[in-house]
Amino acid sequence: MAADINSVTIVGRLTRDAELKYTNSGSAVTGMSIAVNRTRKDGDQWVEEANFFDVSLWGRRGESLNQYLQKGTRIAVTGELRQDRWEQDGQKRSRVVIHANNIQLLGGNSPGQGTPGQGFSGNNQRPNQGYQNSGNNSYNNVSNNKPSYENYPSGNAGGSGNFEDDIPF
Amino acid sequence: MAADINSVTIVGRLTRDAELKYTNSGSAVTGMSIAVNRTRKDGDQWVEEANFFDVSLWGRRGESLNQYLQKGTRIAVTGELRQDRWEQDGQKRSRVVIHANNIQLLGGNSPGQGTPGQGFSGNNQRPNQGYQNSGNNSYNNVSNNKPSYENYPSGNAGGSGNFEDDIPF
Amino acid sequence: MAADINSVTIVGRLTRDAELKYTNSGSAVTGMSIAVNRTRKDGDQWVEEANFFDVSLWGRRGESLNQYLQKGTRIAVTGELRQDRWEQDGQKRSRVVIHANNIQLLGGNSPGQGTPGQGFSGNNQRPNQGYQNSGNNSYNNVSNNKPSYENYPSGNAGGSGNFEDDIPF
Amino acid sequence: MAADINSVTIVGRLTRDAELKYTNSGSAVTGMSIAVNRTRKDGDQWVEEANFFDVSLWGRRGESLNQYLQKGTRIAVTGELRQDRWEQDGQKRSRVVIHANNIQLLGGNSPGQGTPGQGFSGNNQRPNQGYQNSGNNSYNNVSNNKPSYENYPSGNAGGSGNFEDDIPF
DNA sequence: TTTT
DNA sequence: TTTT
Repeated sequence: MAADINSVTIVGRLTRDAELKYTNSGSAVTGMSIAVNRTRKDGDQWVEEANFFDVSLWGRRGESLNQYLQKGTRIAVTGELRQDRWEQDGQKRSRVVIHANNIQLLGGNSPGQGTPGQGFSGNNQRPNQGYQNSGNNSYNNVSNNKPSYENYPSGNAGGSGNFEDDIPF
Repeated sequence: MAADINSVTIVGRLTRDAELKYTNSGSAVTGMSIAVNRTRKDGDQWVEEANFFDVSLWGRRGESLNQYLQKGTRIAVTGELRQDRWEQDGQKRSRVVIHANNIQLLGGNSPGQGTPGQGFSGNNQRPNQGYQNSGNNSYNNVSNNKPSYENYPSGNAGGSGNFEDDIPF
Repeated sequence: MAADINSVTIVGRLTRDAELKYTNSGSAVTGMSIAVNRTRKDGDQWVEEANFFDVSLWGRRGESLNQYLQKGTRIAVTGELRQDRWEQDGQKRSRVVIHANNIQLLGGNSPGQGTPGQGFSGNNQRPNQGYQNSGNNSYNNVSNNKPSYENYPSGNAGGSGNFEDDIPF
Repeated sequence: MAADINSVTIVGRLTRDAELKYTNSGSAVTGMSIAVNRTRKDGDQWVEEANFFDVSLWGRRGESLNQYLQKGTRIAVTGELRQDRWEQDGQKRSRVVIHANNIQLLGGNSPGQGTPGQGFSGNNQRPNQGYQNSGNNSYNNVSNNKPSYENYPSGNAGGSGNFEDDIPF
């Protein structure tokens, strides 16, 4: 019956550059992998343990943030837990993904503490080879090629944008 | 560097009875599977979609709540995201688990809205056959047999309890 | 420097019926007061302590839910913390409010566990006298009278609705 | 009936240095004020708006973190909402406080991104005049003077510490 | 593998 | 000012 409460907030660092892709229907989806540290007692000593989670951010906000979402960047994420389901070799598979509603840049390699858009001109020179595509990518029909907008009448994929996606970072 | 913020809160219903087990070191761990519904637009119609997550609750609180955590019970869970890692046939595997700090009973098949311990005398007559043990159980060294406490000098597994676990429900 | 992460999730019961009002600009705002219980040790005994918070839900979702949001209803709320600021007798005053993004009905006096719209025909017979208007109401220009929509060209107040507000409950 | 779910997570910057005090019973309580920014559309322009909240952190963790919790420091806080109640001139008053379970240092003026305890030797030279004491301080029986521990047999105030408070930052 |  |  109806929508259940589902809320997640984590802080962590990206384990690699974010990947911006587009579904067949033209939606932008930015995929990330985040390392969230926790400390636990091992005997009488504190040890650090990393947990790795997948994050996806849909829509224009990911298009804007993508250039800052580089390996090592510290971010805070709020969103909800989702289960991604797909078939592989006739086998049903699933993974838990954090579906982000909002991402905040917190520094690290990112401009979170400086002035965004300043002094980062070199960031995207480094080609994004897309080698992260290997592995358990579960998005259907996702490509790295930005669609020409003419093909998407509704224009929501990368067009003039709606309220949420225009939030400055 | 140190512990990152990691906070999850969800509401949902148990897809089966909770399973209370004990690790070799005598810690109680209560495992659950929860269905969290969301609604999404499919064309111009609202459809409901269930997402399934694993929840684990450690310590005495699980021992107390276990009897109410039955299939269909609606609960609210707060905790943190964890990554469970283990090896299977020489393969590294992992799954995301919600490590619960607190669970609130919200009704459904549970006594959440009545008086706990009242009118539920028949609940545990039904033998817990433990058939849910099959499948991807990733706890190491976990058994269904409650250890005799004499074997566990520290006595934390089921003993007189510490602060957190004595919270009434 | 941009938007900070700000996320709240609570469960509690309404201390009185929700109040649906409209700002001068025609926005619907549903005000609630929620009691959130916690348990604490007093000596060797558990005692229950209630904490009271203000919740506001903007837009059409409040218009839909209003009829179910009655005194005693248990709800779960996700949203963000906000500071409401106003002047009273030349004095600056403020209060913390939970700005709800989503509210889930969880039962109690509400139809949360039944089928909404069924068997609750008598609920709204009881006139809503609006006596709760006294006290520290801090919304500016808020009235209990639903505006005639002709006056509000943008039509967002109660018109055809946008995505978020159409979510079923 | 029992404890309700109550969970808050925010990111923001301290508006002044944290204040570490001790209750009559010897408990350490660290008080903070945090500015949480949000962005909103004003016409067609994004404007930034700060919201200010009170945070309190009890126990040894506050004693450890206090030296880093300076004006301007960016932190992430998880905890629960609480209502602080007291009497002033025979008037009942209350305020909402975030009761922190955990605080993460995120940089800014703090050593959150460097090595704590390194290169910050000058930080506490600046005397903490305690002028922030004016205003709506609602803790009862709180003083700035660290008690001599001999007076507190249980030794929890600043003694050998329990599990939670020893977490490194 | 699934709840209402 | 308060809910169960």
